[in-house]
Amino acid sequence: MSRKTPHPAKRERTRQRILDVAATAFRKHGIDGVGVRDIMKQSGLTQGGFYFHFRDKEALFAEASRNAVASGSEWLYDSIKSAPPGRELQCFIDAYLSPAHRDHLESGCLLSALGTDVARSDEARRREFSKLAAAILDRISPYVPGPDSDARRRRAGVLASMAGVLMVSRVLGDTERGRTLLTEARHFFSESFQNA
Amino acid sequence: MSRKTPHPAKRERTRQRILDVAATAFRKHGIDGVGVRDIMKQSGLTQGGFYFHFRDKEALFAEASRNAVASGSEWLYDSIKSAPPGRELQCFIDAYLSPAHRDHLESGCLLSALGTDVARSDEARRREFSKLAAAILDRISPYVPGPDSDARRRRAGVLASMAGVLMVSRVLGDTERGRTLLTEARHFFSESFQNA
Amino acid sequence: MSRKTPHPAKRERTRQRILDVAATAFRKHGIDGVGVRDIMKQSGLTQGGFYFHFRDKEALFAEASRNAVASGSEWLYDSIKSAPPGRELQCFIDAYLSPAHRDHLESGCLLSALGTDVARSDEARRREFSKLAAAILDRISPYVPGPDSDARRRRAGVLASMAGVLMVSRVLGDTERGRTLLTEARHFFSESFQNA
Amino acid sequence: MSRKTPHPAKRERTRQRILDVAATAFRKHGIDGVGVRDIMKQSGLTQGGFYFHFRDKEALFAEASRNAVASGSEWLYDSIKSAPPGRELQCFIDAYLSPAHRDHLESGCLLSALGTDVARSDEARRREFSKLAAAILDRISPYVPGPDSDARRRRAGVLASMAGVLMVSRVLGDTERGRTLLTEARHFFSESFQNA
DNA sequence: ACTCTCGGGACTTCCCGTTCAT
DNA sequence: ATGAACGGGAAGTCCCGAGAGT
Repeated sequence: MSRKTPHPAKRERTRQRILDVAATAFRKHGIDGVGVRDIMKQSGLTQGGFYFHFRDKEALFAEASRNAVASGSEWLYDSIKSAPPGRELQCFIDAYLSPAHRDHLESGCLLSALGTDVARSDEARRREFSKLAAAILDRISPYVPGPDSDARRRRAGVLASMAGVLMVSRVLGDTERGRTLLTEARHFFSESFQNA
Repeated sequence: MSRKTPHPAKRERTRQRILDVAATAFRKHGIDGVGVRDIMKQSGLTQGGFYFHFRDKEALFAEASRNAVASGSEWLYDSIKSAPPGRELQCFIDAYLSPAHRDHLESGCLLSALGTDVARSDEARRREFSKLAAAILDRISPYVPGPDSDARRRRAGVLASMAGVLMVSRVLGDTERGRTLLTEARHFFSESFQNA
Repeated sequence: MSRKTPHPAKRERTRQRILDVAATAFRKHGIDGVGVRDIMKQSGLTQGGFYFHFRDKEALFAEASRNAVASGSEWLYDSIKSAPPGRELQCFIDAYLSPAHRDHLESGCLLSALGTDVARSDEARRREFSKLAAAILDRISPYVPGPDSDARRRRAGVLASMAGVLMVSRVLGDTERGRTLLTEARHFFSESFQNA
Repeated sequence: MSRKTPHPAKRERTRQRILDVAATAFRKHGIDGVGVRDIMKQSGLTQGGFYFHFRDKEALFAEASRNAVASGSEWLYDSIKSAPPGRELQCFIDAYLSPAHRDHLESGCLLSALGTDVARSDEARRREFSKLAAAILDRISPYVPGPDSDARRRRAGVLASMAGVLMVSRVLGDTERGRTLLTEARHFFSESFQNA
């Protein structure tokens, strides 16, 4: 019985490795842009073992996305923790709309990396992903100023907007217009909240 | 030299048909989500004749996108023309962030339909697409209020933001949260410009 | 049931299915008259999986032909088995030159269905096909009367002749002249062997 | 050089040239094995002018076949003319089943070159071709011995048989078995008529 | 009579997701 | 956990028949 699975912990570690690789790869190349083979190879395994860990590619995507929101992209949320009290949101905005985030979509916000892909997916995937969007919001929600009722309404729009800006800035790349877009947007969103 | 175009009309008509079908299909299923075969079949042709009209799939995408910006999505820009003077931008915003636009990505804004796909594409495709983004901006640019220098800086951010909101609203679908996102965003952006 | 080797059996079954469909299709429409696509579709598969089973179309033709000679066209050779002793050859002749064989080239003798196609093919294909012709001869050889040395010489000529008659009778179709050709030929060949 | 005089004779000559090339090419490569382009190029013309002379490829095939029977393959029928009286049929048989005929299907009997191709064609083509078979028979008919009623019945079978033998001998090529087939068949058919 | 246009269709290569036997 | 098996499907190249314009 226990011969077959000598170390459940090891399996868990392997699983986690796959998840991390997948989260990165999906963001970098899109859901259909990576194959199970690539992900497994990058995880130091071969494709045959994949189905031992996950039911299918869709399940991997769901888990990897969940994982990326829960424990990944820490650098992004660290900007909140290391911010001076009262300026958490501004710091988050600055981090979100930073050139670093633009240039590293593979470790960044899922919305800005996979938004349109998910948008045209079937309902099941969209519903899964919706939960993640909510989870992301929960992380920044406490810092949105103003009455709670207002905050709740606005926070979603801000995140979506910033995801859009980031997405476009990636299209434009590190050009004059791309840089301008980013800096202007930083000011725009910061001001929006200063007023509120 | 005089150009010999024996059948300009027929070829052009066929080409246009393919282009229209492609623009729709790309937005609906993503660039890698449609095959040349499907597009041709929907155009009433077979895949064999494709390479007579376009060098390859990439060329088709480039042209179809160009075409979609230049002459497609008219319903979106009509919102500007039919708006009362001085309220063009508000009307555009309302149209852009309408449930109709959310539900019909196949005839809507390219940015909101293919943004993240293009964002991770190679530089060539991104540069092509950048030009289109600029072209889209040119269409709404005249209506952004405030000093020209400001307008120029802001218009890009607004469009990108709205694309992000629309993208997310498509993920959320026609749910309570999805609808709220859209209505809140409409107010948010309208107010932004009223103030300016 | 092949419980022991479920997997190899599956491949073999698929392969056999393709082979059967191909043998039929090649005879019916000619080697260049059928596409890999059609054959696969008729086999309940798609064209993509073809190259897993066969190197290319030429290989399929070679195998399908071999298969058709070895195990196909049983109805033709059954005429020998069910014949009264001593009259095997006559029965075979009657079956070969029957209206049924004329009307069903897709399950009949390869020589009469693809002879001229192969005749103008490159040497490789002709040599392959020659072996099949020899295999066909081996099946009727024991029943050709007279001294062995004579039999060996004649059997080939008879088969070739009958293939020619059948081929022409297919051109003529079920017309008066076509029917006469067949009946006359039956008598002609039967008598030839009665004398010998 | 000839001025652009619409000389009907020239057109006729061109037409004849195409016809001859086509008859050769069809026999050599099969009906679907040659393209209009090849035929025209070999005729010293380009593909565009083809439809000035013939309605379509099918019409060309019909005419070229007709032409080949009427005026082509003269070397075959010359064997009759140059034969000693009373031995016309034997000489024809020897010519028909000669290695030369085996090696030059492009100028030989249509039946032996295109038989199976036509056999699977649609009824229209088969009916056209049937007339040609009759025309061929008319050329050797006078020399078939015995009462007319018998002759009429037998001549068709002999020609068809010989076509089959020749076809198979082309598959076998210039090998031992191929040569034997031919010589044996020559004797077989000669004897058949000696008896009659 | 020629060149070019136009669309059809075949073959092959490549890659993907999944399953199976070991 | 591996690696092969298996089938699906896309992209692209090549060639064909037919027709239009000059």
